[in-house]
Amino acid sequence: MVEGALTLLADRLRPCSTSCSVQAMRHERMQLSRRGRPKDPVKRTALIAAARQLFLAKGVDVATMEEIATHAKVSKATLYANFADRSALLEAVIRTESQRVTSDDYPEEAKALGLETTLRHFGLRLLTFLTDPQRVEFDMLIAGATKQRPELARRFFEAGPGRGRAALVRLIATGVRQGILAIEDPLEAAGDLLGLWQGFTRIEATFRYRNTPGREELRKRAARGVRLFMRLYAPSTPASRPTTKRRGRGC
Amino acid sequence: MVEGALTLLADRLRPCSTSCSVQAMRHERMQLSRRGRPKDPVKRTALIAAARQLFLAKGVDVATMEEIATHAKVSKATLYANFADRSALLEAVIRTESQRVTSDDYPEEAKALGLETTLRHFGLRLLTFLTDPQRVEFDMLIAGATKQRPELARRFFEAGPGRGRAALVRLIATGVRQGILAIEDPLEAAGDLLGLWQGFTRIEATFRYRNTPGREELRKRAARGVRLFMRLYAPSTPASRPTTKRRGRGC
DNA sequence: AATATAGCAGACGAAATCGTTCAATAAAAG
DNA sequence: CTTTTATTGAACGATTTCGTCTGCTATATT
Repeated sequence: MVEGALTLLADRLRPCSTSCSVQAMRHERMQLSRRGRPKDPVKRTALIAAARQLFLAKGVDVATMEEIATHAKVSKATLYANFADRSALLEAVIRTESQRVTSDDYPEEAKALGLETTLRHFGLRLLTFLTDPQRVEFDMLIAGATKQRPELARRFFEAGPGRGRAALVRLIATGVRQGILAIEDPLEAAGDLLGLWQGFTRIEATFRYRNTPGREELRKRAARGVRLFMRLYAPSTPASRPTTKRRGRGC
Repeated sequence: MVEGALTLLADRLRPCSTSCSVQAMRHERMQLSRRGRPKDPVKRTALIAAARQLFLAKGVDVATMEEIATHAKVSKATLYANFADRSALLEAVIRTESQRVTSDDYPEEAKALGLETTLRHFGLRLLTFLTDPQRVEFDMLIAGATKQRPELARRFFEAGPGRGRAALVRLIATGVRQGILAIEDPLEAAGDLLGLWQGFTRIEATFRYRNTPGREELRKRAARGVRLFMRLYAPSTPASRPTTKRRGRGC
């Protein structure tokens, strides 16, 4: 996809982040073009949104620039005034998407509601996220764009899945400190939990083999994953299982 | 991707499967075009191979038909003689890929080597399969093509992941019958095992966050997944959990 | 008010690629 | 042999899309 090399400077004149306000634009270092009529940030975001939608719907290389502009109710000239070319637009889309981050501070919730409940919430949120059709398609988009731009993929992973994973690891570590879990390597255990949550659902979603699971089903899956996870890693009566101690990774 | 509607008839005149031999072509019901010079099956497969490679490398919509023909050392006219259009070519690629199936008869192996060992083999094979970079890219390709052709995705799923899953389910069911596993729903349990095998690796592979894991690492993952799975589903003496009974194997 | 830029609509040339066609040759069947 | 089809290379028209540009109005700064 996207033939040419991508410009590292996503934007034309104003390297203005999507969320920047007009005031911010004025006061921050905007040496260029401070004088006349400022660019309308609304149009920019509309363009990104339209591009996102059409990239997803038709594919990055199939969606027409004109189409995108029309869809954003903006002239094509304005599109090109904001983004040098299709690649720049794609990068903006990905960058914007990366900023919609997933997770937050679950450790606090954990203190209030208990680990298991928090994990169930986390799982539900994660599964909802992972099975969201739009999300699935976006993953494809990213993965496709990755061919030309590995570092974009990395950034996306770190902003999205990686961050979720980190949160999960922290959560698990908390449980370990509290003695609720007996785990040697929280990172690996996080993988286990994720896996238990996922099962086949992600693959099924990727290939559209099933319809998107409903909320109730996801809730069940989340709960089930936590149950199994606890069964795996509950600190047992020490006699029967020295489990993760020696066994953890070594084999 | 791939704008037009796709012809269900992938081929132009001769609905000849990729592997068909010249004799087969003559003797099977080939009412059409039995007389003159037969089409060269080699060219056909070369075209599919070239298309596969270029679709993967550049994206389905970016690779040029001319390019593909050249790459296959075939004239463009011949390309169009074999495949009505790009979509037909794509379908042929996917269909061919679907025929490279994964799994076979593991239950037999299970009888010979024992369930756990067989599961480890299965897991290794599956993980190798899932993390193979080419495979990952092909998944993207499929997922992309899915937008226009849901039924192709279904077929692909059933030929690939679905078949693997079915094999795994059978394997687990065998274990249940033998009393090695205490499982109510083998399908769900298969999802668990798959999840334990996967952990984060698939996501990481999708986003190229890590390099493809080496064989040894995959082996460890496979073994670990089986170990955890057995711990989850070993028929326990209700009092404690003697899970670890025969945990020795993995190391 | 003067100035400078944003935004729009539309037209534009340039380039790429599609899928077809043609005449000539190659290979198989009758 | 003749007939029939495949294959080739090249050229073809048609179409699409790109990215630019022009004339005009709108909206901001100074």
